[in-house]
Formats: sequence, C-alpha cells, structure tokens
Amino acid sequence: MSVSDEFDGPEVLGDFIPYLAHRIGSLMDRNIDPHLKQAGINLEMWRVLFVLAHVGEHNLVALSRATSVKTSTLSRLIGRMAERGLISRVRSQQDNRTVDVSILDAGQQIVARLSPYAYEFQKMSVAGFSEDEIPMLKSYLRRLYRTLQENERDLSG
Amino acid sequence: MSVSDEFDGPEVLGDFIPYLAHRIGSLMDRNIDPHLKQAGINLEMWRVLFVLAHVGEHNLVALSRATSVKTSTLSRLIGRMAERGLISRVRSQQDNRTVDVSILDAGQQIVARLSPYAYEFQKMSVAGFSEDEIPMLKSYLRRLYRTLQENERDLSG
DNA sequence: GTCAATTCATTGCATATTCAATATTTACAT
DNA sequence: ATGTAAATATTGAATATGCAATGAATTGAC
Repeated sequence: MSVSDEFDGPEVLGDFIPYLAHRIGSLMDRNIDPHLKQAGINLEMWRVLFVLAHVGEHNLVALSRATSVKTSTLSRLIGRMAERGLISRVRSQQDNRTVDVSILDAGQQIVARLSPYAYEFQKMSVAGFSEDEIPMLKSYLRRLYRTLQENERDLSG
Repeated sequence: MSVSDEFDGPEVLGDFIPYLAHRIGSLMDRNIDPHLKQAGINLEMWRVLFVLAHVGEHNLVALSRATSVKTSTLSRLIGRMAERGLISRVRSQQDNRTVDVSILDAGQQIVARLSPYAYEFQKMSVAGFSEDEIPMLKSYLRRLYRTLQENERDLSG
C-alpha cells in the first residue's frame, strides 16, 4: 500500500464506497463549475450537452437515465436550453409521447470549448496513478458502474 | 479485460472519469433514497448524520467539506434537523464564530437502523469483484479522492 | 495594542427542484 | 377490436438551493 493511499479522515468513511463515490463526484463537479459559469451554463446543462454531443438524439427518459437528472427537472431545463438555441426539442414522429432532443451548433460549440478543460482535469485527477494503473482504474469504475446499472434494471424490471 | 468491463454506452462516456464518477454516485444515491424516505430524512440529512456518527463534532464549514453541501444550505438543513432532535447545534466556546454540531440519540438511531442497508448495498455493488479486487478498488478510490483533495487545497491555499 | 483582513454562520431573494397530478399516446391482454 | 395498463412529458404548488450581502468574531500584521 503506497503512501498516497492514505485517507485523510476517519477510516470508516474512507472505507465506505458510496461515500467515496459521492465525494469524488462532488470534487470533480466543483472543478468544472467555474468553466461552466464562464460559458453561461450550469452543471446539469453541461451533462446534457456532453451526453448529447457523444450519444446523439435522446428522449427525456433516456436523457434522464444518462444524466441522473429527474425528468420533471429535465423538461424545464431542456426548455431553457432550447430557448437559448443550445439544443432542439421536437416531438418524435415514431412515438408521439416522446420528444427528440438533440444538440445544436451553439451547444456543440460550448462542448468543444469546454472539453479541453474537462480532459485536462481528468488528467490531473489521475496524476497519482502510473500509466499501467490508469486503465485499471477506469476498468474498475466501469465495472462498478455496470454492476449498479444491472442492479437498477433488476429493481425496475 | 474481463467481459464485465464492457461499458453499456458510447465508449467516450465510459472512458471519462468524471462522467463515471457522477453516474456511480447517482445510482448509489438512488438506492439508499427509499430507505431514507422511510426514515423521514433526505439524502443530505443522511450524509450529515453518517459523517457525524463516524467523526463526531463538526462546525458548519467542516461539515460542508465532509458532505459537499453548501454552508448556506447546511445552515438551514441543520436547523431543521435540530428542530427534529436529530442533532444538536450549540455555539462553540472556543471560537464564538462557529457552531458545534453533533449527533443526538434520535439521529444515532436512524444511522443504526439504516446502516445495515447501506453496507448491504455496498456489498451488492462490488458483487462483480473478487475478494482480492475489492481492497484494490477501495484503494483506487481513496487515491483518486486524495488527489482531488490535494488539488482542491492547492487551489484555495 | 490597533486595525484591516479573514473566517464563520445566517438570511433575503431569486431561482431551481421535486412530488404529485394530469394529459396524451402507445402497448398489451383477452 | 376494446378496454386497461403502462409509458412519456409537462405543469402547479410547495419546498429547497445557491448567491450575495450581512453581522459577528478571530487572526495577523505592524
């Protein structure tokens, strides 16, 4: 166990994965936030844009699942973003219950402008890991995420 | 790379640590939430109680740092929790600017009642990891957390 | 010792979020 | 086919949040 594995706090908190996950997420949010403000958007908007930029079209429920923003919140959020021309929201032709949300140029530009900061920050965040360990870390996170997703499906299915 | 390392989505999202961290945290939050509602508290209250139960006394700024809840929010949150007898809030004798927040019996009982669910959930979340891998996972998370904390200190110091 | 700067907690106000209810559309069972 | 259930998005109303300003206490420079 290397010295950089020490936890700066009582061991029980640093041993509890949900606590660590929450803290890691929050500290990461905090880092990107100033850049977002500079671009005139908030964290949830950034998540929506980032997901749409990489995944393409989405309806509200899918977007909610991808971003962990509640659909009622998302509905109004998407409204504001559409007003500002960041995304488009049109009723789906295939299923008239749903709306197709997709990113527009103005949104794409924000993603393009902020992504470098996001990736630079990611690089910083893994500064304590060796070249061999970084893929391991990502792999561990993906596995953890996947297990949680599967459990989620079990509960709702 | 095992089969359980596949990411259920576009590779760029599953390769981006802040996204994974956020999603992992949110899915974890979602799991504990019904138990909290049953106990009549929300997620932030749970975090406050959990931290206080394991760390002891805290002032608002420290509590904010430990839970990632803003101090203005925390001030009102603590007020509601104090009204309900979950915690106590008293002006510090050592430093009259600060308040000492500590957990009361009613709060402790909630922690005692809900902790089993939390730990059971943690167990489920690492179901895809071997006995050897779980300490590795925790170690990776702690290291990631530590790096982020250090970066935070660099920025504010 | 004094005063400016810093730290901490709280609050007003504007905004955002959530829950619950609703309207609409689709899926499904029989 | 028809009726019932489920899925999707939206909104009203209550609540919570965050920012900025404030007040009070402490620290530190000199």
